[in-house]
Amino acid sequence: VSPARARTSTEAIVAAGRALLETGGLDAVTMQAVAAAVGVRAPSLYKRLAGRPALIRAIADDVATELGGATAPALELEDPRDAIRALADHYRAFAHRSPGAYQLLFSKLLPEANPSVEANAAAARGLLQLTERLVGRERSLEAARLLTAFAHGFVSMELAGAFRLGGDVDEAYRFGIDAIIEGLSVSGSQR
Amino acid sequence: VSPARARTSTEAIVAAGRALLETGGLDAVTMQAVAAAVGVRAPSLYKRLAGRPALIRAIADDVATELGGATAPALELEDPRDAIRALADHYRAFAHRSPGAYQLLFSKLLPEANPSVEANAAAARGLLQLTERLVGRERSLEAARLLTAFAHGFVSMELAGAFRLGGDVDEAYRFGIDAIIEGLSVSGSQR
DNA sequence: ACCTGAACACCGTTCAAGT
DNA sequence: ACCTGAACACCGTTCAAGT
Repeated sequence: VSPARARTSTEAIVAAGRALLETGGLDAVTMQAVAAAVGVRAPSLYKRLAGRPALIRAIADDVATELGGATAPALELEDPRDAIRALADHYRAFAHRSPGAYQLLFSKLLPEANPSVEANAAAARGLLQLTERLVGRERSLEAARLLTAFAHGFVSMELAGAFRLGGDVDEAYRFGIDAIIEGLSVSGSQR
Repeated sequence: VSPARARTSTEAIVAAGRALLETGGLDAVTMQAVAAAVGVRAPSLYKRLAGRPALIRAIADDVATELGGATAPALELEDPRDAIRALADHYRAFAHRSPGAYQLLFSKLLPEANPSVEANAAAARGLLQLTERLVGRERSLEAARLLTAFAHGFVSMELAGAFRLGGDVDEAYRFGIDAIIEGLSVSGSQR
């Protein structure tokens, strides 16, 4: 007999899921829609993924890896202030490029330890080295949390359409990053 | 004949929805579960709400109003720095008290103009008055966006379990707010 | 005037049957 | 070894029929 040959792949499934996520939101990434997008029937997806939660998780991991890659180059800059500014810009640019993917990253996923913790830890390590040069080791973790909280909060509110009072949003972001760097420099020089 | 008398109310429905949201997340607030919680069958809910999206929206408005009430008192403090610190603390405390409700506020809801824009605008106005006293009118909007982005970002990452590197999270929040106030004061004195 | 069961179109998931 | 249709339990929503 001739056993059925694979007609799709995990990569194709994840890519199709991400495409649906961007066009129609998380609700649109149904097993049936993803299956149709890769030219197969829904039950066949279960050969490669445990179910819809596993698919969402796989998409999130894919996104996390890409975000890490998009921000990593900024860590190489000499001046920590420049590096932080570049990091913030690339971070926000990624969110604009893939808003659905970005929002997925911070949706309350299963609280299990996800593989993307690895990528996150790597990115966090890079940022921590930057903040350490800015405020010293003792305050570097708090400083990194301040920066990430601002960047994530700003981008997330922006994507949710929360900035409805006019004004230049690009400038507000830049202003925020600069004010934080300023505030951190003062904290750093205080000790 | 005896026409059927109302066996529930919109308020009860919204309250039941919020309770389900906190216990089981947004997925748990199904029309059937909410109906069961108020002692009725799912189709009866359509007498008071247009459908599930309208129910979610009603819950979100309820949450927004409550959040506004919880933070408003802080705006009365004399010193703008104290007021900002108190505002930030009450904001975060609300998110800890009602994590499901808080996360709903920033879920991508329908982008329609929602009634909570009113409440938001009121809260924004109060914060803008504070930041104006700190950095002047020209930069007050940017400063307000910096503060809200940080507070939301911090709380949202916290609720998502994103702070996995140890350290004192309460202290990191306080550190962030203080550093921002510091940075804003420098910006303010520069002009 | 409100409530209900029945029905419809969808969903995720399982599984026996095909190749 | 992978794919499929059929089936199951669940959704949200509609609507005619009850009181």
